[in-house]
Amino acid sequence: MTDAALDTELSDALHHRGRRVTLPRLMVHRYVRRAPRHMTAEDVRRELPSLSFATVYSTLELFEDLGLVQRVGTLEGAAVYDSRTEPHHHAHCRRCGRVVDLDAGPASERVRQAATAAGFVVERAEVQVVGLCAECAAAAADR
Amino acid sequence: MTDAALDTELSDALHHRGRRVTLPRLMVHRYVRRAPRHMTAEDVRRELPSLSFATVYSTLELFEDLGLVQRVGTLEGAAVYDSRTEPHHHAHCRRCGRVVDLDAGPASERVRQAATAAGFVVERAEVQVVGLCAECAAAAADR
DNA sequence: CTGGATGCAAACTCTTTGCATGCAT
DNA sequence: ATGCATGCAAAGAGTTTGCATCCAG
Repeated sequence: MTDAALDTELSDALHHRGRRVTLPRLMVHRYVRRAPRHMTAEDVRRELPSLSFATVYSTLELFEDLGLVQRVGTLEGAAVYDSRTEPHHHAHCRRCGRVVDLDAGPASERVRQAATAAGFVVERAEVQVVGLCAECAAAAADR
Repeated sequence: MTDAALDTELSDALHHRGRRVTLPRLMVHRYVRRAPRHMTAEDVRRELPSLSFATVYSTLELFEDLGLVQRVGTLEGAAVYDSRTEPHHHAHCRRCGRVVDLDAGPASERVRQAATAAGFVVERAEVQVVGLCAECAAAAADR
């Protein structure tokens, strides 16, 4: 997809919400939509060093509201943002914080219902696998 | 369960791993096993002010290795520890960080398998619901 | 023009670490 | 006796905030 096409998509989404179209937002959007899917605020900053962290964080938060990225909960280290928007699952390494995508059927509908019953406005329901990645498991076995 | 019985359980687990039995560990253990299930390091410290944060964190990490608590990934704010050890699910409020338990069937076995295929040593697989809690949803609607 | 967006730097929160002391084994 | 565990305080990582400036609408 061309920059222009991406820019148009973002502009439309921003206008629709009454937010302004700015160069930093367009730049972050191009990166987010094309980057390897998992990224931290620091990854964005590294790629776009002209932006301040303040702008990076506020832009990612805005994009989260627009549904362009998900902030993936983190067990360790920096928050991971995911620009893959279809439902999918994640495995988290408890030691190093690595996050890996997993594909499989949708998460239990019953859990969704239970959350709704608890008063939650559910935005997504995914399986979170927690454990040790291959590397960290090997390191742990050494001890 | 009496303090003595809890203490014995912890002592056994520690001896089995060749770790020392200390008063701070016994105190944290009593709290963790009896407290409302979700707690932060600060909750533990508030209850046991004689302990340093260093000790609280290292004890919770030890207990995580012993399988006595799970560190629940957080979308916002401080890490939440959960002393409920049977498999269950969580709803996370993306705004305020609140974590709520959800009961429902087990998470998809296929996801577990996918994680194993990706090299992970799986310790648990739960559904993570992300959204806004009733309060935060109401607050968001105001704007 | 006007208020939302940005950059900068400082502040803040949560967690970890270094080091000297203490205590379980 | 030995070295793991602790407390203290300082450092560290990640994120947020205050404020002056800038620029999109």
